Order: sequence, then structure tokens, then C-alpha cells
Amino acid sequence: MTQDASLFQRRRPLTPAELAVIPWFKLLSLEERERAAADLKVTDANPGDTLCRTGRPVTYWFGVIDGLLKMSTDNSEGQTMTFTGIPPGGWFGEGTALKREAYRYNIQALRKSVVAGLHVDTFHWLLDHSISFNRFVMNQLNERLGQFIAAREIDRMTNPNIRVARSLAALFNPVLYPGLGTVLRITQQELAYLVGLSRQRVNQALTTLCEHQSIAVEYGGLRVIDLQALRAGIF
DNA sequence: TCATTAAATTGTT
DNA sequence: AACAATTTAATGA
Repeated sequence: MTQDASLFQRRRPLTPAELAVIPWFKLLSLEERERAAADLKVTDANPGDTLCRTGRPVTYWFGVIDGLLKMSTDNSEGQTMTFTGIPPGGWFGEGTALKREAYRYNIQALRKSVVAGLHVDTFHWLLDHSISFNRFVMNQLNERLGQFIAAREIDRMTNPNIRVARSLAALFNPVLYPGLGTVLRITQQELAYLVGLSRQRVNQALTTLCEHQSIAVEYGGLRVIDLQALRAGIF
């Protein structure tokens, strides 16, 4: 297990290819890009690694370059509630970074991932200097709010097929994760951790979704054919 | 480049 | 939870 502080001791600068995955980077002016690029650091996270934990102070605004993360909280009974998975291109923690509060959730790597971090000071500097960046963050906050509400609904649903479908639909959110195309690399085991079901049941659900022509299951991942159907969830 | 082997992932019980 | 079948990744000639 690695905590956020030690995690970023192994940091290194980003490669141009990694910068290309960051959706807000191309919105910046040349000057702003330089400043952001100078501060951006990436690190590798192994499965199970904790990127941030509830109650810890915010030092970075995080984004996924490659891999897959899980956002969850522990309720009063000690049970873990998963809000969402975060695929490449996803950035999180802006709400707490804005207010310089402590994290309200845990972020864990579901598999070996590459995670970028922007220091909160630079995050605020960008907010002060770039209208486009402000718009991006605002959009992000708004969309995330919708996700949290949806996550509650998903958690109350009993039908596993619909749970899997809606969770997948959330993962393919084009606003939050713009870089993501129609294919997502995620194993059925990872999806099981995300949705909170057994791998067998996820496998069964995926087969059903396949029969409904909503997705296509591939080795080590899947392809979305009908995102609307996943959202609507008539299975 | 190809064949062989190991590891990862899937499908099923 | 366990198993076999399938796919990918790694290795070395």
C-alpha cells in the first residue's frame, strides 16, 4: 500500500503523449501550458494502491493518464460504497481542491495505472488566469454532481444487469471522460470490484447486455454499441 | 518472423 | 470457489 505523499516521491515529468491525454491542457494558452507542464508530475500506481484517502489534506488535483481508478467512500457501518470508476482522461478532486479541504473519498487503483498530479497552488493559479480552465472545472463539477446522484440510484437497484449497465454508462460519460472512445479496457474482475458484484454475476450480466446488442465483449475489455440503451436500462 | 511457454482473462459449474 | 478453455504477452531460436 502506498499513500499519496510517498507515491509522488517517485514522480517524473510527463511525456508529450501523456500530455495529449489531458483534456484541459489544450484549452490553455501557451504561457499557461508552460506553467502547467512544469508542475505536472506523473506516477505509477499498482493495483490496490491508495491515491488519496478520506480526511487527508489535498495537495494535488489528480488525473488518470492510463489505467483505471475507483472512487469510493466508507459509510458509518464500515461498508464501502463505490461512486464511480475513473478511466483515462478523468480528473477528480476539484471540489475539495477548490476549497482546500480534506478529501471526502478514497481513490484506489484497480490495476496498474499512470496518474498525473497538479499541485493545488497551480490549480488555483490556472483558475485565476484561464477562463477556459474555469469552464472546464465548472463543467466537471456539474457533471460529477449528476454522477453522484446516479450512483445513489444505482446502489439501490437490485437487478444486477441494470446495475452493470448503468455503471458502464457512467464510465462512458463523454463530458467527464472525453478521450474515451467506444472501447474501454476493463476486465470483468475489475468491473466486479467497481459495481460490487461477483465476477460471475458480472459475466452473466455482460452476456445479457451482449444479447441486447448494447455492448460487445472483448478479451480484456468491451465496446459500447448503444450507450442510450445502457442508460435507460431495460434488460 | 515464428514457435513455444507462461500469464492473464473468460466462460461455466 | 474451482476448473477448463481461450487469448495475450514474453521468450528465444
